[in-house]
Amino acid sequence: MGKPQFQSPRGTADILPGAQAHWRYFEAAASKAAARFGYERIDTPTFEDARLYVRGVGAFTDIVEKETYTFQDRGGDRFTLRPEGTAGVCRAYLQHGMSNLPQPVRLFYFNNLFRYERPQAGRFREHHQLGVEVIGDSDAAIDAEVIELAWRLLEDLDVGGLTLLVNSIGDPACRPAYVGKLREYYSRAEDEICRDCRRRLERNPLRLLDCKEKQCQPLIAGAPAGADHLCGLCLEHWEMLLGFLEALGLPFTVDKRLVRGFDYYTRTVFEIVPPTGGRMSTICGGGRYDGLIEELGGRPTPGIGFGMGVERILQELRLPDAGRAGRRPSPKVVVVHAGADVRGECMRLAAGLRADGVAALLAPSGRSLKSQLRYASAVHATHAAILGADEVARGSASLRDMAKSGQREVSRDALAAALAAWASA
RNA sequence: GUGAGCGUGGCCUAGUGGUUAAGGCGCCAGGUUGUGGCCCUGGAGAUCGAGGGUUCGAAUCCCUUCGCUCACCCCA
Repeated sequence: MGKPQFQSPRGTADILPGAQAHWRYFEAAASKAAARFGYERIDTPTFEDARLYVRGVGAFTDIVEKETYTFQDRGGDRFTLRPEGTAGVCRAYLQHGMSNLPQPVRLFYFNNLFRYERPQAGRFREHHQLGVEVIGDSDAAIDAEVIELAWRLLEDLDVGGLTLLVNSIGDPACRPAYVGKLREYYSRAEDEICRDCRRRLERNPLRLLDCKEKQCQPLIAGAPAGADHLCGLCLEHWEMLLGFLEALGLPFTVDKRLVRGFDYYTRTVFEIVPPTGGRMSTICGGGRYDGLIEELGGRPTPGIGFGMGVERILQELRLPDAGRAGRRPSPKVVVVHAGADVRGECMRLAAGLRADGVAALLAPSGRSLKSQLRYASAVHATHAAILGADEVARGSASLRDMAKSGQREVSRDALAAALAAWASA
């Protein structure tokens, strides 16, 4: 055989039945936390007009520039598989006139995201995020709320040892001046920095602070910090946020070199990182994007949100024991046929059980009784319902309790009731 | 895009130049008459990722290629 002819595309993964419980556990916890904060779920399309992601000159990031899956459909239109969730939600906000709803609008979603990157630990070409967005309120209290939501969810999930990093990167009023200072600072030392940083100096100066090269570290340490060069309004916002975070008792750390990959972010940026791995394995990243809605053609509207990487969370999670004792599982019946001629009756029996809300499946046909029972225990059935000519004649079934190895003949009308009694015993 | 490591049946692994590639898990069957989980026996399943080369002879050495993994980069 060798390698199978087809494999899942590079950087993608199947979520197999055995992992589903973990995913659903996260989704349930996230949905509950979001609901507790008054957020409503939204789902947007997997692909969007390519132009949604390649806005405004100078606003190009690496991701939209070269990490995007873009294609032309048969009608000649260009679409992009969403590389992030915010733009689609903002598009929906505008398209459906959500500015006429009570503001702010609080939304959350589970998305699969696509980026053409080289796969690596914790990095995939298709990955999943919990996304949260609040649109229509610029108050720092909302920033605090969004950060709190992320943090409380992580608490609920009992992910230990996390660090919450926050920073402010200013807004169009103060950032240019700050970036100018940063450029000036760096240009004096241009020959001391790495090649990437020389490029960043030109195209994306804020990212200079994010460089991991050893040679750049001394320079970063002495670099002017954005949070120290905020304009009056940004400074006020920033100080209010810090006050709110303290009031909430969130253990935040100000990280003045924290920046964002997307350019529409303003003011608040934050990130939650696990104990090991540092920023490269960020579990949750977000920030304010007061310029985005306007960039998409709407009236100036503030927004803030975060993305939480499901794969990365799951890796950090100590998952609750699936086999915790105590609670009795709901009944699961395997219908076993003794003789090929009763298979039709077996089907009717299974159908009847399902109609009564009981999980029922047929044992593989054409196997010996022994083999069918072996199957029943292999799939963790709680019961086997055995049907042979005798039972059919009497309108009954032999109901076997797999755990107890005992069985008794039960009239077919009484089966569901017997199983219900077993479940509540 | 750059660099490194690895590729043996569904999964894990043995085998580092020499007869029909070995074992464990899993799967299927049987262990007498309509009965599971343990145990026993048997069976199916691999041209050793692919292609080429060296050699009398290669899963084992060399080259190429594909794939996977890790790191850089970037991010969730």
